[in-house]
Amino acid sequence: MYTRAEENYLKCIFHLEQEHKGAVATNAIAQMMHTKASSATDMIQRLADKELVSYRRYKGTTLTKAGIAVAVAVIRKHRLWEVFLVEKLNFQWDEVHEIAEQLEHIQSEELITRLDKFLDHPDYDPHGDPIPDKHGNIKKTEKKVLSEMSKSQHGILVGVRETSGEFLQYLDKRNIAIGTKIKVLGKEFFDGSMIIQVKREQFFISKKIAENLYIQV
Amino acid sequence: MYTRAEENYLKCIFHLEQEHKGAVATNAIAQMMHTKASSATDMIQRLADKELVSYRRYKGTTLTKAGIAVAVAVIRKHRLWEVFLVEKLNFQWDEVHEIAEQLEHIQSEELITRLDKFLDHPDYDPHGDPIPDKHGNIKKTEKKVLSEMSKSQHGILVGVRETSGEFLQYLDKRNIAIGTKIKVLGKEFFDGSMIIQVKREQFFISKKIAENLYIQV
DNA sequence: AACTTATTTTAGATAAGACTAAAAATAGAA
DNA sequence: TTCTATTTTTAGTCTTATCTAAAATAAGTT
Repeated sequence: MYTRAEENYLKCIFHLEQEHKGAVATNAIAQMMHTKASSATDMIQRLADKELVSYRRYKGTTLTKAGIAVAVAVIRKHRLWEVFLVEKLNFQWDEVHEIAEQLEHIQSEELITRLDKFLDHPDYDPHGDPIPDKHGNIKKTEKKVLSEMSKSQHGILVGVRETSGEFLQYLDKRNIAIGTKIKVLGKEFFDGSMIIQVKREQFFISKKIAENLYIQV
Repeated sequence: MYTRAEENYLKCIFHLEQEHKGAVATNAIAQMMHTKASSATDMIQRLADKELVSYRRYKGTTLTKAGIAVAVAVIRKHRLWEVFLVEKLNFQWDEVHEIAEQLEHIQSEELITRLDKFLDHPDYDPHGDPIPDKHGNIKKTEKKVLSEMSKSQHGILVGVRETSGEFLQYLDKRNIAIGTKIKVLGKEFFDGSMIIQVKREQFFISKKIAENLYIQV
């Protein structure tokens, strides 16, 4: 099996590859892993030796089939544990990420099979992210970033990009949760800020917030 | 916090100290940790620097108050997770040890508090071992090793010493579980073997088996 | 094309945790 | 008490994952 660090790097590269499409820069990996570029290079080279990534010096990194399989398996575990923490142990959705970061590395096929069954085969985690099935297939939902929607469009919140406590608590304070209906009342082209309608209330939100909310139109 | 390795050594020293009372030999630790005496010495010295054990060269090791606290916290987590695996995920009692060995190192007070509540504050794990409370207090049960009982005495099985799959499956095959009533029908002084009554059936068991069953008379 | 700047890689160090081989201390036997 | 066997410790090496500082490469500008 793979070490904790290897799994974390693979997961990180997977997420970066999803966002930007194409090879991932060493600096981007280092930044997301809260480490130095030299450390990232080191690990990338070890992963390349194990054929989990393909890598050419100075040209960036992409996951191989094998690398994707490992990353997706870790993501599956992470999201299932998040469901467990929220549904069964009554954690808030902003409290679960750190704990799931640890639980995702527990090694046991059988455990995850049983956990999945215990949770009644959930499709999405508490942040709206799809849970890969045991073969590594991920349902892709056609969702839009709120910041790309235009005036008078509406939809429901199906996911968040950021999972930091601060951001999720910001949403809680405004009664915004997965499933909440959101309508764009106005959009400022200068700074990308918006006025949105949530239930009976209207909010001003910055571009940064809007970029972290996924809407199904 | 402490590393996985440190926690495992502390737990190991705790168990050895319980069994033999008094300072624990380096070799005993190495053997239980499936490592070499030199590695054990190394770790013991690091633990001593952190004042988790008291240690005098060639004289053996004992846990300090701080060391006991860490060990007991890990044991609490291990046993709670075992209950979860058996009660909620329907694992057999012989399948849970390995997984609990991993889960016991997850760092989160809140998680354990909530898990304990979710499981309805269990007092014993699936093998009959008491679960320490959050202050580290362990209920001590007055139990006897079956091999020390004499003819015609009886009692109920409240725990097992061994937790290996082979041993637990041996018991399963004979319908012996925690709570089962057992009576000593005969005892051979030459080799310590016994004839016991379990429900309607009678079994021959070796001394080795008898030494691993805890009975409440 | 040449120069500057930013990114990436290499080289060399460190710490944790393990190992082997050799030295030191203890315990048991004669 | 002295010798031998066993246990324990030390010394030196290895691997993983990290770091800093320096070198190499790529990219952008004039």
